[in-house]
Amino acid sequence: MTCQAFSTTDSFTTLSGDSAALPLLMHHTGAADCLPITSHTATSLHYPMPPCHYGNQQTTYGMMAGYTQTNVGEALAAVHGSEFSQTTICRFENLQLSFKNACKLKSILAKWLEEAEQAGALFNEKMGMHERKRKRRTIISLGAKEALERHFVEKSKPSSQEIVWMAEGLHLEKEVVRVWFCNRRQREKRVKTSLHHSSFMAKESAACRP
Amino acid sequence: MTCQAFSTTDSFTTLSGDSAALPLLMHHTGAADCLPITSHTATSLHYPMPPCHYGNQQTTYGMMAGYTQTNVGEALAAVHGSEFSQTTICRFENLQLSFKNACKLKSILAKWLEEAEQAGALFNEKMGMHERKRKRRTIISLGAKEALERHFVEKSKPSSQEIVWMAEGLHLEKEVVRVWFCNRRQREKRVKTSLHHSSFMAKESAACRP
DNA sequence: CCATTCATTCATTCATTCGCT
DNA sequence: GCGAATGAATGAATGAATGTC
Repeated sequence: MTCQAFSTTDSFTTLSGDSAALPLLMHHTGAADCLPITSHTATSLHYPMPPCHYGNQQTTYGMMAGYTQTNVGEALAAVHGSEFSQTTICRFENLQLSFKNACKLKSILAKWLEEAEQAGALFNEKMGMHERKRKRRTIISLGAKEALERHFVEKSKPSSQEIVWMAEGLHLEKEVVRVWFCNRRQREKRVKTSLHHSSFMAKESAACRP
Repeated sequence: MTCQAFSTTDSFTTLSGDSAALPLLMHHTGAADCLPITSHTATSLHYPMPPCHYGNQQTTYGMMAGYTQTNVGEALAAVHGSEFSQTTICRFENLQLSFKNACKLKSILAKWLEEAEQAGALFNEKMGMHERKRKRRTIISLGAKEALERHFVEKSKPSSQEIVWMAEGLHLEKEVVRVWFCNRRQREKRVKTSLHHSSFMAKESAACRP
C-alpha cells in the first residue's frame, strides 16, 4: 500500500480536547495530514481545500460553491479514472473513513482542486454491462436488529454455526446475518479509529506519503 | 525490458486523467517481461492486455469491461482446466507473485484473451466432495504478531524447538507459529523480488512500508 | 440532498497441498 | 520439514438502496 498505516498503537487515546482548534492548512504535498477535524453538524461540508476551507451548508468557498456530494463524486472521475459515489463523499466529509482511506481520497480531492478548471465530466464510459443481479436489499426489522445488537456486544465474531442459529431464530438468511456482523464490525472499528477520535494525527500522518 | 516504465511521479496520482496513456504493450511472446508496473490503488485493475488496458474498478476497456477478479479467475478455467481464486487474480494485479509465477499466470491470461470470444462458463463441475474440514482460522492477536515480528527480524528460520517455545509463550499452537513463519518468509521474499520494487519505486516504498 | 444500512468487490492473513531433497 | 503455489476466510473500500427532513 502506498500509505503506511500509522502505528496503530493508540490513536485515539491521545488528546482529544483541542482537536477542533486545528487549522486546516492543506499541503497538497502531504497526504491527509490535515484533514478537517471539527465537529460535524448535519450541514457542514469539510472539503479540505486551499487556502483553507471550512464552509457550512452549501456555502463553500471558491469553486466548490454549489457542489453537491454527488457532483463532487462524479467530478472526481476526471482525476481518478472513475467516479465515486455520493456515499463515499459523504463519509469523507463526516470523517467516517479509515485514516488510510481518507488519505487516499484527500489526495485525489486535492488533485482535482488543483486541476480545478475543468469540471467537465470528460469520462462517461457507459459500459452498460453487468446485469449482475444484485440481491434485493433485505430489510431487517427493528426487533431483529436489537437482537443482533445484543448478540454483538456479547460476541462480535460469531462462528459460522452461531450465525446459522441466529439466522434461524430471526428468520433471516444466514448470509444476511453474516454480512450484518461484518458491517457491524467495520462500524465498530471505524468509530474507534476514525479521524473523529484521533485528535490530530498530524504527527503520525507525517509519514504517510501517497 | 520490453516494457517501458512510465513517469514515476507519485503513487496514486499516476492513474488519473491521462492514465490511459500508459501503454501496457503485451507481447504474448515473452513471458511476463512487461507486466504492468504501476501504483496500485484500491480500485485499479491492471490486466496487461492489448491494446492497452487500464480501467478502474468495474470500468475497464474492451472485453475486460466489467470483469471482476472473481470472474476472471473463473473464466480462466476455459484455458487452464481449473479455475483460479479471486485471491490469485488479485495478487497478479498487484504484482504480488513471484516472477516465475507471474509469467505463468500471464501466459494463461494471454491465452484466454486470445480465445476471447467464448466467455461462457463451460465448466461447471460441481464436485461436492471434500468435506475436509478446514481448521478454523486462528486469529493472532496484535500483540502476538508484534512479538512474532520481532522474533522474525532476529531469526527468520527458527528451529523446531524455538518454535515450540514461542508458541508456548504466546499461547498459540506450534503449528500456527510454524506456518506463520513460513508465510512470513514468503512475504519477505516476495517483497524483495517482487516487480513492485523494480528500481524506481524503491524510494517511495521505502518510506511507506513499515 | 445528505445520512445510514445492507451488499459487493478488492486486499491481506492464516491454511493447505505438493514436490523435494 | 521447507518453499512455492494457491485458496478460504476475513478485513477494508466502496456502492445501491433506503431513510429522513
